Formats: sequence, C-alpha cells, structure tokens
Amino acid sequence: MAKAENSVPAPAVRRLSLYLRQLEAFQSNNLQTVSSKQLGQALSLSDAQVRKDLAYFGQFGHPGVGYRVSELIERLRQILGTDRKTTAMLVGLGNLGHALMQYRGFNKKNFEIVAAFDKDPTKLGQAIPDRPAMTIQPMTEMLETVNHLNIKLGLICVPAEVAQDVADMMITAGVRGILNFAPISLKVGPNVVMSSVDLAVQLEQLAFQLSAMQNRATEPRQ
Amino acid sequence: MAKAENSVPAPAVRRLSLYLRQLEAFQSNNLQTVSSKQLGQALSLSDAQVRKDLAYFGQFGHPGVGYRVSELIERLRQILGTDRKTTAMLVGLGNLGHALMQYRGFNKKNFEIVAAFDKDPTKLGQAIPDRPAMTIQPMTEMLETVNHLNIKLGLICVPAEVAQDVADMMITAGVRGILNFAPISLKVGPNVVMSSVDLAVQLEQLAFQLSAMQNRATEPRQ
DNA sequence: TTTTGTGAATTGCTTCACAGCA
DNA sequence: TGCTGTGAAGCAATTCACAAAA
Repeated sequence: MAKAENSVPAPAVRRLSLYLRQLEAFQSNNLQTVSSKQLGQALSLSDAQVRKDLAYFGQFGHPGVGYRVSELIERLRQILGTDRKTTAMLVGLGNLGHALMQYRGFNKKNFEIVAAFDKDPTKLGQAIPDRPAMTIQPMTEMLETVNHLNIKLGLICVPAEVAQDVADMMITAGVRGILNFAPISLKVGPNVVMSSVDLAVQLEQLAFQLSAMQNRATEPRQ
Repeated sequence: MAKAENSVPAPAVRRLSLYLRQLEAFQSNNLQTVSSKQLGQALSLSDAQVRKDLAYFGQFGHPGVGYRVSELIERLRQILGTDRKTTAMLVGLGNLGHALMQYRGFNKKNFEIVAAFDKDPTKLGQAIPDRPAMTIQPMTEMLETVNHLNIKLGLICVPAEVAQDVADMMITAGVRGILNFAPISLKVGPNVVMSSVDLAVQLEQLAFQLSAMQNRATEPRQ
C-alpha cells in the first residue's frame, strides 16, 4: 500500500513530475519497459533515487524486468491527481494573463480554465482569443461563478500590490489551490495550497551560479 | 569573510532571492532596519533560518538592532550577482518567446536581451514590438552574435523536440548559462549552468497537494 | 533588553548494499 | 543474470539554545 503523503519528501514529489515526463518521451519512442537505471540516467539521477521515490507510493516495478512504461505513466497520473480534470479561473488579463489563456499545456495536464476576471472596467465583457465561450468578468461575479462552475484552482496574474487581496477573494469564494505569478510571497490559510512561479527568482539563481563559476575560474585554490 | 559557494546549501541560495524581494518591499515602506524575526514572519520562515542563511555569506547584522535594509539589499545583490548587467539572447519567437521579449522583469534584475533567433525563414528580419533596435536573426548568425555582443545567457523558448539541439548550439557559441522553458530535461556539460521553468511541473505539484488535501478531509485517521 | 552569529542536536534526505524475485 | 524494494548508514539541512554585542 502507498504511504501517507506527509511522510514523502517534497523533493521526491517534485521528481515524480520529471519521471512522468520522461516516461511519456520513452513511450513515444515505443519503449515498453524501463529500468530505474535508464530512467535515472535520462534525468541525471541515481537509480537508487528513482526506486526509492517510486517506492514511497507503492510497488510498481517488476524485478528482473523494470517498470512497464504505460503502467507507470498511468499510476503516476493517479498519484499526481492529473487523471481527473481540475477546473481553474484566471484573474488579471494583462500580458501574462493573455499569454496563459493561450497556453495549451493546461489541457494536456487535464486543467481547464473556465473563467477569467479583471477589475479594469474597460476590459469587461471582452472576448478572449481562441475562447469563444468566455468573456472577461468583473470581480464581483467571482463568488457566484466559482460556486456555479465548481472551480478548484485560481491563477493570479495581477500586479504584486493587489495579489494578496485577489488571493483572499479567491479563498473566500471557495478555491482550494492558487498558482501565483505575482512576485510576492502570499499568505494562505490551512486547507489552501499555494505555489508560486517567479521568473525573477530563477534569474537570480542563474546569476548566482554564473558568478560562482566565474570565481572558481579566477581563483581555483580558495 | 564569506564562505566558499560550494558549502552553501542550495535551498539557502534560493531563499536569498526571497529575502531580497521582501527587503525591497520593506524599503518602499520606509523601514530602516529589520530583524531576522520580522523577515522570517513575512516569508513564513523561522528567524533562525534567516540568520543562518545570511551568515553563510558574511556578517551583515547588528546585534540588538537587526539588519539595515538598504545595506542588506546591496549585499544580497552583490552575492546574487545582479549588481552587474548580464546580456542574454532568446531563441524561439512563438507565443512564449514574444511574451518574454515584452517582459520588463529582466531589466529590473539587470538582465538585458540583446538578440533574438528563430529558424523559421518567414520570421527572419521581423521587427519585435517595443524593440526598435532588434530584428529576428537566423540561427546561423548565433556564433558571431554571441561573441560580438559578449552574450552570457541563453533563453530557450523552442519546442521540446529541438531544445537539446538549441542548447548545444548555444554552448558551442560560448554561452555560460541557459534558462530553459521547454518541457524537457536538458544535458549540459560542466562550466554551463542550467535552470528550467516548467509550468507543467508546477501544475502537477499543485494537483498532488490538492488531492492529498482531499484525502485528508475524507479519511482523517489513516 | 534586544538581537545577532554559531556550535550542538535534531530532523530529513540520499546513497549504499543486499535479500528476494523473475 | 538482472532488477526491484528496502533497512541501515551516511550526509545535508534545519532548529535549538546560548554567549556575545549593542
């Protein structure tokens, strides 16, 4: 039986996504089975790491054979919860918001954006490219729409200054998860999960590693 | 004196970016000094964590007082390497590529995109909105442009199938870092740093936590 | 007093190495 | 033989708790 989620290291859950992606690549190359060693090499991880990560959730492998690709893909989707559809809404239709409305990756992972909100009165009622059935709604309709369409996830694409207010509104409306694109650290209560996508943070991590490399090159011995 | 970079835990470096962002917020609220406790609370971290993270890089605090906001901001920028300008190029001008060309956050963090490439012949020579000085160049000009403009970083916005090839071209041309937006795990040699931005992975992490929460609600006792 | 910086203790994660199965 | 699943060992990160500084 699978372990309780709270005993699984967070990094292991993160790698589950990478395993799934790599397995999908193997599958489109018509590979039937894969060993922990092969999977690890493709992702620059050790075979032991792969086995231990998967073992947190159950026994999916076949000794002497490896893992059956299609079987493991199916199991990973169940574990990650992307075998069921998740409905989402998006708030803030600036540059980024519009780009995300166009993004096809959501549907590939079984997410569907079913509503879009903005507080700018000039945008209200506007159509959204490639989305004939949707228009931009005013913030006042959020509560009703979330309940009516049973929306589970909210995407925040507004400026940092108003991001916390929007998060609070979403939570009040009944959303269970938030994906935050604003460069600010949001507070959410218990029973709400939050994840942030922050390009500035990624850039700084790269900048740091670039300078570290530079330093190693100029003064090899400390 | 600051410790050698290789002895610093990676999660600590990651949090440095969060500290910097929060300090900038404190600064625009005219706060002069901040304690590790205040900084930690704003980011949902312990005070001990904040102090230890900062101590990896030197002694910036003042016992009984805390940290001077402007001083710490300056030091963090130096440590992260965003006090100096980093030149970058972007490859792949689809939806995402164009959105990133518009994104102002790069300049705020002292990154500058100075060249854009695409292999599609119909896009070559096209102007880029808000970028009067740049046109889309063919891939064959990459080597020369990287050397001429001393480009340090490459952004990959091409489909997964060709992302590794583009990465290899970039490295051959002399780039030192890569920010990959394609949903694939890239291999780069030593002396090149790589970081990936993958929305699909983030979505799956959220989906997992959403189902975990659901399970906790339905069966509180394991 | 307040608050830092830091060894020591603790917790968590990864790697090792091997029994058991196909 | 080849490969998984897993305790045990080893390593890494976080938290504790307190001396020292202002």
